[in-house]
Amino acid sequence: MSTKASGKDFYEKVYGIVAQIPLGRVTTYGAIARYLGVGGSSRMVGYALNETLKHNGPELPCHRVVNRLGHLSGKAYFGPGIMEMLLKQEGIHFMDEDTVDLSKHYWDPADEL
DNA sequence: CAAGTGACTAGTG
DNA sequence: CCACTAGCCACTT
Repeated sequence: MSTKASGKDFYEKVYGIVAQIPLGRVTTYGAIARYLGVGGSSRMVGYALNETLKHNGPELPCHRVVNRLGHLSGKAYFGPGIMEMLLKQEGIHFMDEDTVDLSKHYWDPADEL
């Protein structure tokens, strides 16, 4: 058993959680970071998603990850209107053009366990 | 190796 | 919710 986690391991954990987000649900960067034990590293979560998005493409449902206000922070990285389209197809309710209703669709990684 | 950057968050006003 | 400040950590230059 390794006593310390390498930086690359952090990315793998993020992928594992994002891949388990139920359809029609969304979560936040902070929730993922906190679940990994690094609440302050919420920035690294978005960084990891950008890497997998460029490397593996839309293989992971990274469009289900938004910021704490439900705002589509990464919509620009998917393409013009792509992120909103994907979420709407999954039944996500939008409060604004770029904002989802977290009170209805918020999901926490710890909720699965 | 220091400084800059970023798909964030919490606190304050 | 907006504006600003501080903390956070991996990656780039």
